Amino acid sequence: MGRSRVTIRDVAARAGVSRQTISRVINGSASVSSETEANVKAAIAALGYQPNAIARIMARGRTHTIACLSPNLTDYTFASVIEGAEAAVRGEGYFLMSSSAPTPDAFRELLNVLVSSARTEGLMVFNPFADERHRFMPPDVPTVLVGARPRMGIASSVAQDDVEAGRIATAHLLALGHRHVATVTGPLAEDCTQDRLAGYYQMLLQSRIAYDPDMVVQGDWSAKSGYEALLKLRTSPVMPTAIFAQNDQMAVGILRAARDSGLEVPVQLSVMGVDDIPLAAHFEPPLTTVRQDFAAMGREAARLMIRCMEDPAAEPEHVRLRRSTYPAPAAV
Amino acid sequence: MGRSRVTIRDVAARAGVSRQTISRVINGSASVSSETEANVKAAIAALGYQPNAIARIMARGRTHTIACLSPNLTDYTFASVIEGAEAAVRGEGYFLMSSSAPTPDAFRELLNVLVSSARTEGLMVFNPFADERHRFMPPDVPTVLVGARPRMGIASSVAQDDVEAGRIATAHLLALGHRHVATVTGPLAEDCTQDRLAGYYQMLLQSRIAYDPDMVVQGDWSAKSGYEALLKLRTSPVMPTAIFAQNDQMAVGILRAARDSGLEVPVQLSVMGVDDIPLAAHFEPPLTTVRQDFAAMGREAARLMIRCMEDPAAEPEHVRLRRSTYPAPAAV
DNA sequence: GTGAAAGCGCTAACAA
DNA sequence: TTGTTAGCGCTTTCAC
Repeated sequence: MGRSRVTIRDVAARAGVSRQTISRVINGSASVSSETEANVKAAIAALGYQPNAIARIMARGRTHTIACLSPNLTDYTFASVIEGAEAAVRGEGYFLMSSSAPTPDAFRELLNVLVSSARTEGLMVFNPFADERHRFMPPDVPTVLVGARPRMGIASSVAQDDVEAGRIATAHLLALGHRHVATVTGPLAEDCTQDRLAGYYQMLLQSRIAYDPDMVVQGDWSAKSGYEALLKLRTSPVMPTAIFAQNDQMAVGILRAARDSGLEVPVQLSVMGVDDIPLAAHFEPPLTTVRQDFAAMGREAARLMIRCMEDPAAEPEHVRLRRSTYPAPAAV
Repeated sequence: MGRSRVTIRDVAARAGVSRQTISRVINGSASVSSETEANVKAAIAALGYQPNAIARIMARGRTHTIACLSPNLTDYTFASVIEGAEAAVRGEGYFLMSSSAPTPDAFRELLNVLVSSARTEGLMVFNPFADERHRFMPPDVPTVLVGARPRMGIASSVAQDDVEAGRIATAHLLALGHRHVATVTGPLAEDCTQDRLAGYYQMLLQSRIAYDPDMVVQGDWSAKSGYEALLKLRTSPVMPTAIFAQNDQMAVGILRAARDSGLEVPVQLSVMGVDDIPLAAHFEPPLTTVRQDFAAMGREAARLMIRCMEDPAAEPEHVRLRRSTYPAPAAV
């Protein structure tokens, strides 16, 4: 394919018209006679001409490419959002370049390579407040924050309704009759954690259950941290009879710790997760969880992104997805 | 950032030299006097100049971008390979555009949009033989097949040593004393399935165990298919005492089906998986599995890709990763 | 409805 | 060591 590709010149020569006319045809401009158009299309087909995307970018000054920076690409929740966003932007003629930026430094480096070099014209940032990376966000590039509350003036944002997720999870446990409901949180710096925690508090308040600081243990989303959280909870003056784990991985760790300590779930302890990760139904006992629609979140991020790229003057928009569903549909 | 960016012209004007000299400095050409170089660098810093990547691509005729087409982006095994490849190509100054192509049609469409438009100069194809997509692969583009045996003359390929994985898994079960060892496979069209199956046969042969067609059940990698496979095995004349599931998801489905049918694992049935997915250790009972190093696979794919992009005359190279390890390192 | 000219921002090839 | 001249392949004025 390399250098010997068919160009617009070749097509023009073959069709006996100017390059402009070819350009008009491939761009669907109205002002081409149907005769010429047919001619040109024949020439295009005969030569197997494909417009060169880079040249078009160059001439138009728009790359139609979006940088998508996530702490990693393997976490199921991130990957699902990326997959949803990728398909959605592609449907609108855009492209997503997704990269893993595990640290703020990596993030900054990527910004340089992808954004400052004008290789991408938009930026999707996952979990901007999980660490210090938000400090490096360029002020003058269309940006969508994913999984964050609207904190930066200029960027749009999309997040699940995590308050609602927290409420649903807590309400479910309270409805089972539990009065001592603990929660294992994500890192407290993250908006997501704060919101799920808010939902938890709201439901406790509504049930007139006094707040007990021993019932809130900070984790880091990992199964290991869930495991350790249960061990810690076991040492508290009042052992909870139910735990709202703020994500499924920690819930799984809690289930395992419960098994290891001879606690029977759900007889002695109820556990509730959030996310509905794959195989959630296959744990023992099956994970009860609040489903989040990550693909929808990706699609929404795509929409916001395209909106602010196509209309830079548009006000930032902030979306909360109100779609947490419980119970998560059963899987075998 | 839009149209008002600083260009090489501005820097040239400010430094009082030609654009060419600026180009030489930013490309690290030797033939620039250290005095001019310092001057230019000062001008670059003063103006905050960043070379425009698209213009460089245009002038050099190389996009340095690789299209990575996978059936999806969420499957842990794919995502891990992508993550490894993405970081590796980036380290070499390349970029990965990863897209999900669930069907051959989607695959073909993506080829058009990404490859024929000269937007990308290399192609990584995951599981090319899982369906008919390999028929659409362009013959004249540097290509690396991921998770496939070398079947296309022109492309390089990288795969795990799946024969070895099959041997390890089967050997483990045989070493436990089992004589009736079944296997639940992936789709038979996939090389990976065939290879793991070959490893299985080899070990049976070595143990002088007669081949029993009832002991081979085809699945589709999903937990559901594992579940159903066990139900099917239960109806066979001889019930196996051990099952080699060709991936962890199916193994999890088997574990669940065993629980549901009152079979005690591992007392009445041993189960072995492959992949070492996250949380493998958290199933009940914990999953015994053969670890695969997917990140390494991604890095290797990156190396092969870059090699054949930088030297189109190079012979295709075919890599088998010999790193299946058992037991998989324990996780909490 | 069509074509000519100019240029996107950079680099390659040649001169000086 | 440096500058000049031509592009890369396309789109975008603006004529005609």
